[in-house]
Amino acid sequence: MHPDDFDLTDFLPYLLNQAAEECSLAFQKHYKDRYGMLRTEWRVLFHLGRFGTLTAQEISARSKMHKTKISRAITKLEHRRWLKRDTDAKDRRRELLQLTPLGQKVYHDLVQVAHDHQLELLGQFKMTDAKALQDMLKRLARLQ
Amino acid sequence: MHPDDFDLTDFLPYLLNQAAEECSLAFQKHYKDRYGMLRTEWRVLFHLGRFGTLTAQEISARSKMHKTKISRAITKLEHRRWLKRDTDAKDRRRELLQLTPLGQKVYHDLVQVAHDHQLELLGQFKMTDAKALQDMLKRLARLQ
DNA sequence: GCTTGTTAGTTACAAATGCAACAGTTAGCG
DNA sequence: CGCTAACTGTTGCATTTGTAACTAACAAGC
Repeated sequence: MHPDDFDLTDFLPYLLNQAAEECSLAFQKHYKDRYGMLRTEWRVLFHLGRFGTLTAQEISARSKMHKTKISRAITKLEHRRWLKRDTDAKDRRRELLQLTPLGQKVYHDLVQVAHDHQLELLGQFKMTDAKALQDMLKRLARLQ
Repeated sequence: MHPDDFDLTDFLPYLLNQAAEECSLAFQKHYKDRYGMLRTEWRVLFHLGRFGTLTAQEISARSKMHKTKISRAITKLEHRRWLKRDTDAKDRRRELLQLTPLGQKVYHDLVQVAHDHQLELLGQFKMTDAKALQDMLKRLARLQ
């Protein structure tokens, strides 16, 4: 292949990064400005809000984020009293994490924002196209 | 909206990040292991390889990367003698950047890898779906 | 020509990240 | 039981990043 035939702006990893960056930005404003959170932190919050009690390891497996990032996010969320941890009695290495009522409040608030943001992003496409996009992204992310 | 109805794994910013991460990883191995480059560096390399002579500012506008990242990437690429810079005679603030023959060699090598990687990623979809995916991503990234 | 404001690019510092080493716990197996 | 290997989560350190301040060069208006 002749290199002039290669269009950088069609290159999927590049395109995905650009789109991800663009789409994350507007939403980032909400959790950053309103709650001073980092991306890692809202992701942990969202996992716990959506799936209930999880260990750090399980969050890592689901989100594919590195365990050190998760460990630090958990510490921060704990200091804000948005989650609490209990050592698993059956396996004292594991820590069972779950949101406090306060953490759930924040979660509910941000879910609402996320939902609205999602509608806006996907609103520019036909319903079937939007669904197809999500499916393809899931396959690319090896989530299904 | 009830928060239980919100599925994190359908949330576009999250999904895009996951897919971007997954798709970038395999390609990253090539420029990282073979050339010890960072993501920012191959992006600058790719822009110069694809579009010829550019200034840092133009690369920033095209890629939406922050100018400090670009400045540092340029310094690294320059030290490896993959690009050279010349002050624009008409505006001595601007620096005209272009790849050296050596830099072009690296670019051509990586373009080939990128192209193969792209085929593999999109091969799992029907041609028309792949095209639709790229179009939607471009719109989300506000590239068109 | 001078002042003021803007732009291109760099640098300093603080914050976030990745990697490797670590402690503590459990599991497997002789 | 006693030993080694594997696993969960944390920490230290080097690297990367983001923000803001900075220098140098140009542009516009007077």
